[in-house]
Amino acid sequence: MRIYNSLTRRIEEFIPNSDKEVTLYTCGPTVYNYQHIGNLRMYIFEDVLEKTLRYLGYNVKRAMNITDVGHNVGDVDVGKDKMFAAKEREGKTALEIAEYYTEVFKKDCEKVNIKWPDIVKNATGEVEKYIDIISRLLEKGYAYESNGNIYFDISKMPNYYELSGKNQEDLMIAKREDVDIDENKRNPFDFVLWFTSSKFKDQELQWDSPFGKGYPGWHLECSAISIKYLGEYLDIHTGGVDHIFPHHTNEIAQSEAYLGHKWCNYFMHGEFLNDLTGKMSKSKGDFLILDTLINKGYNPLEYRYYCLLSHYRNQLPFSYEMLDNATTSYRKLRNRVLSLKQEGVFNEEYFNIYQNKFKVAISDDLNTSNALTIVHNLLKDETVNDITKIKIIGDFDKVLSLDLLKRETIEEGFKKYIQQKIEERNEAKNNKNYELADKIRRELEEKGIILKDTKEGTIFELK
RNA sequence: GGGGCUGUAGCCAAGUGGUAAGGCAUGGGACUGCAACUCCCCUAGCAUCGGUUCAAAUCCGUUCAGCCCCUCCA
Repeated sequence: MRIYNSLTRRIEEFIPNSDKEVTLYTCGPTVYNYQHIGNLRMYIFEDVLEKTLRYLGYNVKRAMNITDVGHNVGDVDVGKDKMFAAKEREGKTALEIAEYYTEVFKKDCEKVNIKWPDIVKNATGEVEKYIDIISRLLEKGYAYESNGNIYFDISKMPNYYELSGKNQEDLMIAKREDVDIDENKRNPFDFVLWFTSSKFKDQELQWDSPFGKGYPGWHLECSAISIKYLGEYLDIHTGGVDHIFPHHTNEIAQSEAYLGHKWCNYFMHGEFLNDLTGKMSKSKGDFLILDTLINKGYNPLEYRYYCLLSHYRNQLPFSYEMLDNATTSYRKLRNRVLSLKQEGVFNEEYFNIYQNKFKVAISDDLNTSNALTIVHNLLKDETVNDITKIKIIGDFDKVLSLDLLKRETIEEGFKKYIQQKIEERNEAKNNKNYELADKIRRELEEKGIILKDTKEGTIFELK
């Protein structure tokens, strides 16, 4: 398995810490709103990663956080807690809102065949661990108190900028005008581990701690959950490219300062789904969710296919024109697969040849585009019989999860009805009563049944 | 202003030194009562300029364009 490692900015051979188990950590959703389809693209990439590792024979233990706490509203710091804004919007408590959107997220995952990680933890449930980490960082001198808050002292971490590819001087020149300056810090890039005094006065969730009543700096959640549930040595950490700095940079600093050794060997970052104005973002207020696509008549797996068509490290534009392309392509592919007959003798040699091709593609930094090409090529390959093709595609679908072999079942009574209608139509056709024949075809189509006139007679399919 | 990433046919997209995969759309053809489905055939020289090389979409540099990040969103 070769993967692009953001730490070294190179494609590297993946070598796990232990040959027994690969530990994988995913930055989870902030559940103050729906996940948009761009968020979902990230989770699809991570799902493919987990399934690929399993496909290649690794045992995978994967954890993810659910950020069920307040943050600032939007990419622009407008000084209002995100949960609080959502609460105002819907008249619920922060935790009720979080619970609601967590459920929605879970269902979205099911719809696009994303396997729910083994370990999923709420950020608010792990405060004890955050306090433990902060206490040790204070003891070791990596953290300091200033005006009521506890800060991480980045000057103690010589490799602080490793992941970001930045350096302090560059950041110093930074000129963003929409950011407040925190005068309490020793170094402008120190970050907060615990707040007792915050510019957000109406923070709903607060906890008692040795440092005073307050709440954690939420970079801690990923470090804490990962270390607590996956151990001190993490193999792969994933997230979006926007996490690189400062979120993952800070995670590394606090985790390694806490542990006293190297923490995670591989960081993988997924690129964005862009709309016409750029990154699709919740804070813009106007974003697409999966249910919108479903309501427009798209199958969620058509969106998964759309994502697999491109590489996770490339920005992917979204438009309905492109989605229609992907949809047609997916439907054709599925049709072709479903028309394969359970005939012939399974040929293990071809199975191995194709499985190997697939492994080469998918283990090359998750080249899903090439993996799909192999499926297309397989279908065109006349030397491979149907039964073998079915077996091979079933094998590939462990990673692709496109339900390529799944047949929609039709109720027996309905089947009889359709069969009867087909006979009526055939009779009409024989009598050259095409008007009636077309009418029957149209009526069935309205019920979701597509008729196909083949050489062997008329067959039907679900739309 | 700084750092990072990207730019391949009408639309996506693979390919990272040896002469442009694949999909969708379009056009042509087979099939059909007409369609749909299915099948067959056809379509690019890789943003720009310059350099390295026997050889570049692939390496180096320039310009242009787009996107991401830059001290309490994770």
